[in-house]
Parts: sequence; structure tokens; C-alpha cells
Amino acid sequence: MSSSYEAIYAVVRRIPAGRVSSYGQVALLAGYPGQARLVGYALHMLQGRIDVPWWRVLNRLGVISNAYEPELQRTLLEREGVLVNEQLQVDLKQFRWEV
DNA sequence: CATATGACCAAAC
DNA sequence: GGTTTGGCCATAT
Repeated sequence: MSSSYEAIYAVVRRIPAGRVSSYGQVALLAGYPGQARLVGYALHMLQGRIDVPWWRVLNRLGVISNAYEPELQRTLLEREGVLVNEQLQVDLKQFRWEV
């Protein structure tokens, strides 16, 4: 297991329920500025594990980028009170996780 | 081993 | 200002 993933997962676990973050923000907080891609890959590797709240991570436009289970992600977010529109987009001004 | 691709983003043009 | 271009790192082939 690549060590960098643990730092990324640790940050994702810090995202409060009902809030969302972006790949870039997670990368920055994990100590990998500008390496949003690494975050995407790390979450990709989870393949649906629920010990990390991967569904709270969206791309910088607030859109669900998940290629595997986009509908599941929407369901999980809405269960926490996060509104997701028909285009799988969230209002970042309202739900973005402020550190 | 070299190339390609990906749940991305900031800067450059 | 929208669009293109690099760059970053881990897997896959």
C-alpha cells in the first residue's frame, strides 16, 4: 500500500457529514499541493469501501466525477442533507467544507 | 522497461 | 473569458 494514500484517507475522514470537499483541497491538506490526481486515484482504489467517506469528495466544480457509482454517491450525499441536482452537481457555496 | 490512462487542477494562451 | 496545455503520481498493458 502506498504511504501517500494514508495521508489522503486521513484528510477525507476529517470531512464532516453534510459537507463536501474537492480533490484539490484534499490534496493540499494532505500535504500534496497540486496533486489532485493522486487523490482521485486513491479514492478509485477504495472500490466502494465505506471506512473512508469518499462520497464527500467532488471535483472543483462541485460535480460528482465518480465513474463507477454516481447514483450511489448522490444517495449517500442526500442522506446527509447535501442537495444534489439533476446534473450531479452540488452548490459549493452552501456545502463546501471550510477548514 | 516505455507508454498510456485516469474519480484532477492551475496556469497559460 | 473559454479553451488548451502541462504536470503530478499510481496502475495497467
